[in-house]
Amino acid sequence: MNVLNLLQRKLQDALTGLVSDPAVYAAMLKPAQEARFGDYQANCAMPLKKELGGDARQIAQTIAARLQLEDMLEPPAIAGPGFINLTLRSEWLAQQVRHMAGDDRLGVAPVEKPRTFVIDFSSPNVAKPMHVGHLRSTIIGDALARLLRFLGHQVITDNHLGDWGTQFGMLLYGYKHFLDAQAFQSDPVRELARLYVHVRNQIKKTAGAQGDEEEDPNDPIAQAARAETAKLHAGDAENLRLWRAFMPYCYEEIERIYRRLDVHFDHTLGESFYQPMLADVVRELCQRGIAQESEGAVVVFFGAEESPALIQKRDGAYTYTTTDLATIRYRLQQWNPDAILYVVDFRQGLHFKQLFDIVRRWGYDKVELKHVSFGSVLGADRKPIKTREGGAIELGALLDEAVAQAARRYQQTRQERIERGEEVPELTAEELEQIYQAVGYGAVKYADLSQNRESDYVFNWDKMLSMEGNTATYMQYAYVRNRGIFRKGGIDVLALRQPPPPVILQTSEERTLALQFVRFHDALAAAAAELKPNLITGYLWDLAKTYSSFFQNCPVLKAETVELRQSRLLLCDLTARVIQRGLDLLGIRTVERM
RNA sequence: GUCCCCGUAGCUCAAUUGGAUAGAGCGUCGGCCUCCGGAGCCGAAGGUUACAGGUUCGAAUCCUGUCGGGGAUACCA
Repeated sequence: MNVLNLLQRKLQDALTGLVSDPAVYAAMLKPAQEARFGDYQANCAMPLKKELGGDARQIAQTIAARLQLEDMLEPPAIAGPGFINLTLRSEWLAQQVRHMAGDDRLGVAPVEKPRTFVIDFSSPNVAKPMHVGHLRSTIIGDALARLLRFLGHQVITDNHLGDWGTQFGMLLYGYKHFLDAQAFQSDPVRELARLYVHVRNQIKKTAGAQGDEEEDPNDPIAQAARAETAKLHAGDAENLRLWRAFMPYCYEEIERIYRRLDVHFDHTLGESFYQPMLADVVRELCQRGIAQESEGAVVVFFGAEESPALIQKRDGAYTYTTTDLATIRYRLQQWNPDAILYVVDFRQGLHFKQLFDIVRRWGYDKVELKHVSFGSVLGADRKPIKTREGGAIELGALLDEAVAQAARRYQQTRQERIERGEEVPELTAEELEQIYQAVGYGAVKYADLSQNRESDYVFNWDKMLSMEGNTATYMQYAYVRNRGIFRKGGIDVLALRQPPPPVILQTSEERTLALQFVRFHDALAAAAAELKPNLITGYLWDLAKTYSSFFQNCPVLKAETVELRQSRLLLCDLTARVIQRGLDLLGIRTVERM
């Protein structure tokens, strides 16, 4: 039940025959900002003054009178300059809650017209260990995949690994000149990471004097590294052999992280996979007159002002633009998606703008291409954390710390409960590990997902591991306490759900909770439309707070009547299920105890 | 130089895309454990939404300018 949609359709019906473009004005119906303004508000009367003339409040009256209230709505109220405030009838709300309780999907029907999405996310350079900078793409992309799938879309996830670019040239150069054989023997991944950083630093030292520090392209090491890349791309036997030797280690390292994060890909087709197709892409773009030779390279121009995009460098090596073009063609041929989403750092905005432009000129104009951009992770100094500066925190270490922190917190709480005289069950080592991981990884994911992806954010170790306030832990804890009620009361939840008991909405807490339930679908729809997981966390936070308030004021097991107790148990159960489902869509697990 | 993004409470962030008195968390201060788990609840203080104009019924949001920060910009990805 998508309540917002339903109301907008009602409003549109009321506007039809009254105004020229009912759909536009119907869309101006929103959830009310404050409870005293009702549940939803229609804001279309004021702007309609232009078309209809006269007083906005009068227009609001006219529209309100045309609304089919049926059994859904109380009589509308006109307020302020001409807001139409709508309140759902509590009986209707109660019915909806019962319906949700009897539905595995919690009232969220699959979309009528499923689309096929390819989601390109995470995509780390595998030549170096993953760090906090990779977290956003990985976690946001995974959450979007889960969300779109749940809504009924077909989703294909593809990890477009950076396994063929310049960084491998640096690695090859580093391997040949600076290798610590013993270190490579004992920890190949770490040694490869060291070589990468080392080579980059070598280049930086000789960097030019023109203002900002940049890697000097004429630096001999930079040239040598580029030459290694070019040799690799040209099929040089030695470089290919080394590349093949490196890959399993690189792969193993990132897989370890993905397993911990519970992130899985349908496909992992890295840049190297497309390497055989690149020459053909360049040839085709040249033939069609889209690309041309310039200064020894092959480029695509966009206009007099804008810099061109290189698709083949002077030394013959291809660029990531070329690879991305081949990738798009492959994906279209293979999967015929309606949309391809790129969950990538905002700094690549120009790249994607140019890339999409080329794709259109190439003739692929049906597929929707979208750069789902996100802001930088900043250091405490508000400057982007950059790997080269060595300031980045490795993802593995971050996750270790998160789990350790969760364990500390669990033990501390457990001790407090014992001192309080509560009965605390003995959990097995395995159960404890499950709790530590759910809480620890949940904290890290939630800290990232709860922020609007478009804004930068300051990386803060404590905040990311925090388990108070608007965090995954708060949500998991609300769930645990909720389940505690059922344990304590010896309630069979499955029996409670079918058929669901009548729902009684007497107190304001109960009604607010019910209203929050029926907004679940709205929240998911909004999150999917904007591709913003923080709209889900925001919803869950409101739900959990509403539930806490309900929990505080409305006794459940000790409710005055059997009917009220059954009704409140159902509200509890539904809260738990919505929280669990909501967290699941974010890739965060719930536990029964913590 | 050109283009893009950003500037909101002490700190970190929201604000349903132009709606009503700009909201949360953390931190600070004050309450709540004979009551379904205190990782909690209730309350208080804290704001000229960087600044100056403009657009209209209405602006944190749109337009112009200024200041400040970040990013991109032909051979990194």
